[in-house]
This record gives sequence, structure tokens and C-alpha cells, in this order.
Amino acid sequence: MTATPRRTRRPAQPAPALPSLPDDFAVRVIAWQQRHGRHHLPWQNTGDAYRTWLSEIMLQQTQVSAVLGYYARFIERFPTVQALAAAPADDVMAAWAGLGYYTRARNLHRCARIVVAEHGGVFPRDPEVLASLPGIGRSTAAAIAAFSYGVRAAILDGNVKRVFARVFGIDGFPGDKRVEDTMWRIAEAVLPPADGIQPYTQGLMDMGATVCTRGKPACLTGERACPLESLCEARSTDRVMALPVPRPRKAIPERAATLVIALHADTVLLQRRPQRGIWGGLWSLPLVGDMDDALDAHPLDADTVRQAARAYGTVSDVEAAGALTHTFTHFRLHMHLLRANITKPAALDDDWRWVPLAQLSSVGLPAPVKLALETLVQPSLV
DNA sequence: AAGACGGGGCA
DNA sequence: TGCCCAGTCTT
Repeated sequence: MTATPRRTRRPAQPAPALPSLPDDFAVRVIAWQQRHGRHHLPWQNTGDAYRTWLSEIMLQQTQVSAVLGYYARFIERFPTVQALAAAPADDVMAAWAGLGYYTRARNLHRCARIVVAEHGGVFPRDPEVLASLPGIGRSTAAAIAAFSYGVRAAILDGNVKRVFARVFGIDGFPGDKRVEDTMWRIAEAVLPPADGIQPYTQGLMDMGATVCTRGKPACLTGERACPLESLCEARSTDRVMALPVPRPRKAIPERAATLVIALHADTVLLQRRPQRGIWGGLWSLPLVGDMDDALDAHPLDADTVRQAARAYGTVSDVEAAGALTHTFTHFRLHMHLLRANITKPAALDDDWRWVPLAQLSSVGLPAPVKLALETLVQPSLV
């Protein structure tokens, strides 16, 4: 037969090549687990898929220490999947209260009812079937199948992603589809034979939680506790703290504004901001025009500013005085400043004040306005 | 004060 | 399909 294999569909982009993988990855994890892993968590080695499932759902967004008490109360209140399925939803929600992510509790209850109604009260052992149940995704399905039934299936939770990113030197945010796909392929490729799947899976989780931690990985604190250190790409290239690559910061909205430094003798003109909105009620340098989403609308030209400044008094000259950018929690403001020298101040209402430069520190100025005044008007104050 | 976290729901 | 969200805890 010489026919070339038919291909109905080609991947949009070729799958990236996997890094070369050590053949003893799983062996090291299992050996470490047996000596240093966690062996006495109440849901371990119960031989009860219900307990495994319950613990995995609780552990999805929650640390072991927080789960312990809830798990114990749940098992006492709902000892079997039948008991949970038969319970009123309110009872389940009440038992979950305080754990957070309450859709987990609703899905838990739905899942229990499906297992009882459609699977005879027995959790399926096929990870794909498990993953079709509410609240169980690919990683949780693998954990349940491995721990409950010894099924050879790969997990990929946040801890595992961190270990993989470091050991295999994977660049890119692990939440990115392509990066995650690569990690899934690695997870499948480094799996041990089925008889080691339980200590291996537990070991990966435990290493991520206790050795290869985000902030203080053992390899950098001088403990020689990590069994993967000698083959760790991040360790050998000194990128441990740089991996995994953090979620890309979503762009902060940016706005621009033109502010006037109106000077008369040794005083500067301030305007009280409206009570609502940015810098509400604080004194600010006067804005000409609005804060603007169109960044290139600023700075306004000198003639426009000169026109506006006529309200402040007789304008002798206007000149560019620099620019500053200030980042708030929710947006970034590009401030363009122009200096206007005023010879004869006009009468203004109480929302305006001519403030002696020497007294600026006693006025409630927004930090970026204060900075602008200090750096652009009186550098000596800085 | 901001980020981490697995799965579900929606554009 | 890919992106955003949730609720609490950690850093």
C-alpha cells in the first residue's frame, strides 16, 4: 500500500516541537513523593471515589488548609454520593458557605444527582466521561481517575504548570492556548506506567505546593530539596523567578489632558475640581479642555491655551513646560503642561485660588499635580 | 493592593 | 474557539 495517509484537516499552525524530555522525570517525582510528599490527607487512600471527587472539587481554588474542615463536615453531613444527591440544594450551599466560588457547590450537587441517576451511584473511571460531568474538567477528571481507580491519566493544574514551565523552560503565559497545549502534551509524555500513577500525581501536586512554589522555590532558598533541580532548565539558566511567565497585563485605558501653570508673581493659580470624578474636591492645576481618550488631541496648542488663560487675567506669554504620566489603578493619564505668565489677575470665584509657591505644601493637591508643580515650577522643592 | 486559581458560560 | 469571570486567600 502506497497511498499517503489522508488528512481531512490540518492544524492551523504546526504544533511546536516539545523540548527534549528526560526519561527519569516521573521516577524522580515518585521517589520524592515517597519520602517527602503528603501521605496523610484525609481523602487519600480511602478507596472511595466519592471522597476523592469531593476533595478535588474543594481543592480546585482552595488550599489544603482551608479545605480540611469543610471536607470533614461534608463527609459527616453527606457520607455518600447518594446522601449528597438526596439533600436539598440549600443544605449543600450551607455546608459550602465560606469556601467561595459557589458555582462549584451547585455543580457538585448536580453532579451527585447525575452520578446517582445515570451511573448507578458509581463514579465513572473513564476520564473523558468524568470530564463530561458538571464541575469536572480535564485535569480534575484525570486526578479523580488516577487516585480512585489507578487510571493512567495526566493532570495539569496551576502547580503542575509552574513545575513544567520551570523544569522544561517553557516561555509564554500558561493560560495561552498554545502554551497550554504544549504542556498537556508534555504531561502525557512524562507519565509513568499505570502502577506509579498515584504517587506520581500526588507527588507533582505536592512538589508544586511545597517545593517549587511561586515566591520561594526551594532551589533558591538553599534547601537542596528539589529532585528535579539537576535537570531544571530554569535553574540552569537562572530564570526560576521569571517562569512561569505571568498573565499579560491587560492594557490600561489611557487619557491625556492639558494643564496650565498660570503664574503671577510668586503665586500659582489652582482650581477646585468638581466633587464628582477624578480628584473630586481637590485643588488642581486648571485643565484646558477635557481629559481625553484621544491621546494625540493633547497638548492643546499655545493659542488655545492663551485664549483660555484670558479668564485668569492678562496673559503675557505661554510656553510649553513639559509632560508627566501618572498611572492610576484604572487608567493612565498623560499630563501636558504649559506655563502662562499672568500680569494682571482677574477676579475669580471661590473655586479658584492664587496660592503662593511657598505654601503649596499646605494645599490638598493630587499627587501627580503636586509632582508636576514641584518638578516644573520649583525644582528646589523636590 | 494585586495576583493566583479550574471550570463554565458567552461572544 | 478563545476570553472573562468568580470569591477567597496569599504575597
